[in-house]
Amino acid sequence: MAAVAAAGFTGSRMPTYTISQLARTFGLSRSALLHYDRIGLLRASQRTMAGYRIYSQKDRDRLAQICLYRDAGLSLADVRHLLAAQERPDVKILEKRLRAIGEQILNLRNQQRILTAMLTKMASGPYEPVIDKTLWVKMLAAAGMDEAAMARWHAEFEQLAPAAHYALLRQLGIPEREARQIQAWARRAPAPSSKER
Amino acid sequence: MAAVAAAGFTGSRMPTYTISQLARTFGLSRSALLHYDRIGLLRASQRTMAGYRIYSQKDRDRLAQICLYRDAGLSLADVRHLLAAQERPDVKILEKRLRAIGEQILNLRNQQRILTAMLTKMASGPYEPVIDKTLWVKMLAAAGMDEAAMARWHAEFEQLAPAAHYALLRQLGIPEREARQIQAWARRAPAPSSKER
DNA sequence: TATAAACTGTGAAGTTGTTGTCGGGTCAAC
DNA sequence: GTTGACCCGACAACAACTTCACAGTTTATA
Repeated sequence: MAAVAAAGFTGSRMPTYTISQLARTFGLSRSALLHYDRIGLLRASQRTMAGYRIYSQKDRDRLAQICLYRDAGLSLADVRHLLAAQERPDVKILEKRLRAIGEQILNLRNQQRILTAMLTKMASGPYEPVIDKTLWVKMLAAAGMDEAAMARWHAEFEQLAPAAHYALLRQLGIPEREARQIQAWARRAPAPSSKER
Repeated sequence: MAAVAAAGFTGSRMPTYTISQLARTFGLSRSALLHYDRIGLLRASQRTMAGYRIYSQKDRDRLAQICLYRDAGLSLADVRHLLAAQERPDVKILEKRLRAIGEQILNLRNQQRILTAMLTKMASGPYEPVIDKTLWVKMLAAAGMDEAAMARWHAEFEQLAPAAHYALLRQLGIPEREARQIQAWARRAPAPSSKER
């Protein structure tokens, strides 16, 4: 009774899959599928005599759906609900998730601000210059700040505390001349309206 | 031996705090502080004879630091390291966090896309119009989409599939005339350069 | 002064979505 | 008959808490 599980064929019937095959094709781990089975989200529709799971084409499709919803960041509980009420999938769940994402992004943006403030303070602090220009720019870029965001940041900083801004620029190893240029450019830059988000 | 804990006074000495007082002032739960105590991140420097925790001013300051770092989204392990090496706080940790935030935001944006795609499909699907214009806009707004983002979205959709775009607009209850206007405007709108993020 | 309400303590277990490890069974090939 | 590649179920671990159960302490009220 081996042929069933191994190659995925039962004569000319629909293909079947072992647990690890399915895991690989969806970029999941075997344990994840075991977990889905345990919580009843996705059970293999058959077993071999030895107890090996056999996933059918239908199971595969279901898993595809699950992955789709998971990629949207939905919890397994929500995924279960969505799959349960197939006819008219619950808009409210998706909406709720969308709202949550918005909140999370705002939250992360705030964290970015806190961190850049910390790093700014450290860079212009009494310590040895731990940070130089390239590192600084790389960090902010890695944080997802684009040109515009950096410009806004410079403008905001310049408006709030020009002296500290200058000090920071010098700390980053930028020569006097260039630092003054940046300051001037920041003063002319797009006003950092306080309601921007 | 009650006076110590209760009002937070020992004669004219520094103020002290009970666990719940401290929790309230920092917007944490009592259990969180218990947790911090257990893992040794913040232990009360004294106890009453009955075993009640007494937090000193110093403890309070430490907690303030902890909260600051936590607000930046750092893990308790990282917070511990930062507090341990007080003199020259580790820039690398902050940098790493900043990078992680960037990644997370990108990820969430992707999830937004997936969800809006799903909702779009549902709104223009074979079901009854589950969503109308106001709800739609409210949802996207709640997701943190501003005017610009919505414009980009319309432009992208229009470029990709004008017919489907039109269908969706109609589904949302927008009259023919207005729908065509929106389409025209979307075609003129800022090109959705694929490298935008 | 008695008593109830509000607070405190400890320890254990639960939460979420996995990953990893264990010992042991199964299968195909050589 | 023995490798090596699979599979099984069960359990431990992660983060940062929360919740629970149960017992002792303090404070306010009657």
